[in-house]
Formats: sequence, structure tokens, C-alpha cells
Amino acid sequence: MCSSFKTGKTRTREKYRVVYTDHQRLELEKEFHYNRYITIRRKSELAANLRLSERQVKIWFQNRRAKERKLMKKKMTHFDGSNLGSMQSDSGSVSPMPVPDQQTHSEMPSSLFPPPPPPPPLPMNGLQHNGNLQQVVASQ
DNA sequence: TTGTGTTTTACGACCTCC
DNA sequence: GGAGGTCGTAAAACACAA
Repeated sequence: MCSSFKTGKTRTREKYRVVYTDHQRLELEKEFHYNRYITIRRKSELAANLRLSERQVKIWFQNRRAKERKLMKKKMTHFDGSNLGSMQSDSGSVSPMPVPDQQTHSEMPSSLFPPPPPPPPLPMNGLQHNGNLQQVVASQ
């Protein structure tokens, strides 16, 4: 294969995609469990902590939400008709998502609020999440 | 070992909000 | 207009049966 990809500029053969370390994934997952939509402040903090770019953190969250939606949909079709109502989020950590159809932003945070904030199920090692989202936005 | 299906990064196109 | 959202997709990395 040739070494030029679709765009031919950002992706190189050696780094088509990197594999994140377990630690990076763990921290990202923790943040995701706390908040499915990361704030600007947390994004830069995480990026700095994990030595990732903010863009990578953002993309990771996008992909993570997509994964969740996919799982949700799978579950929907699985339970379809036979077991409606007994749906549960599998890992038992993320609040069941209503799968926003095409309502792109109606349930989106516009950076002002977290989604229905599930109590932090994980011991955040020292991370102060709190809901200072307004501050975060305001600090822009 | 290998063929194949799934998962994980990364991006582009398009949309909405401020 | 820019930032960030979803959706769809590409391709590497991974898991696993045969």
C-alpha cells in the first residue's frame, strides 16, 4: 500500500492511530463515568495529566459516547418487545441514555450543565470534579 | 497460524449554539 | 465564524475460533 492516506497530511503510516495506555484509558473512563460531556477545564486538565492533546481527549469522549449509543441500541433491539422496561446500563455506572435521535443539541450541554449527574461511582483519586461547569464556561 | 469479527483512534461532513 | 456535537467511515490493534 502506498503511504498516503485519505488526507495525506495528518496521518502518517507510523501513526495512523496510537493505542492509549491502560492508565490513560482508565482516567478517561473515570471522567466519562462522572460526566459524559467533559468541560473545557477538565479537558485541558486531563490532556495535561495524560499527556494527550485536548483534541485527543475530545475525540475520545466523542467516540466513547458513540460506543455507548451503539451498545444502547444493541440492547434495545435485544430486549425489543420481550423485555421492555427491564433495561439497565450494563456496567451499572452510566445512567441509561435516552438515545437522542436526531436531536443533536437539545440534550446537549452547551457547556452549561452536565447530563443527569450520576453520583460519582468511582473514587476519583484526588480529582475535584464538582459541578463548577458554570465556572468553567465563565472562565473562558 | 490465519481468517474473521470487533474494538479503538482519528477524521471529514454536516448541524446547532453562542 | 468558531467550537463542539453526532454520524459515518477508515484503518490499526486486538480477540478468538477453527
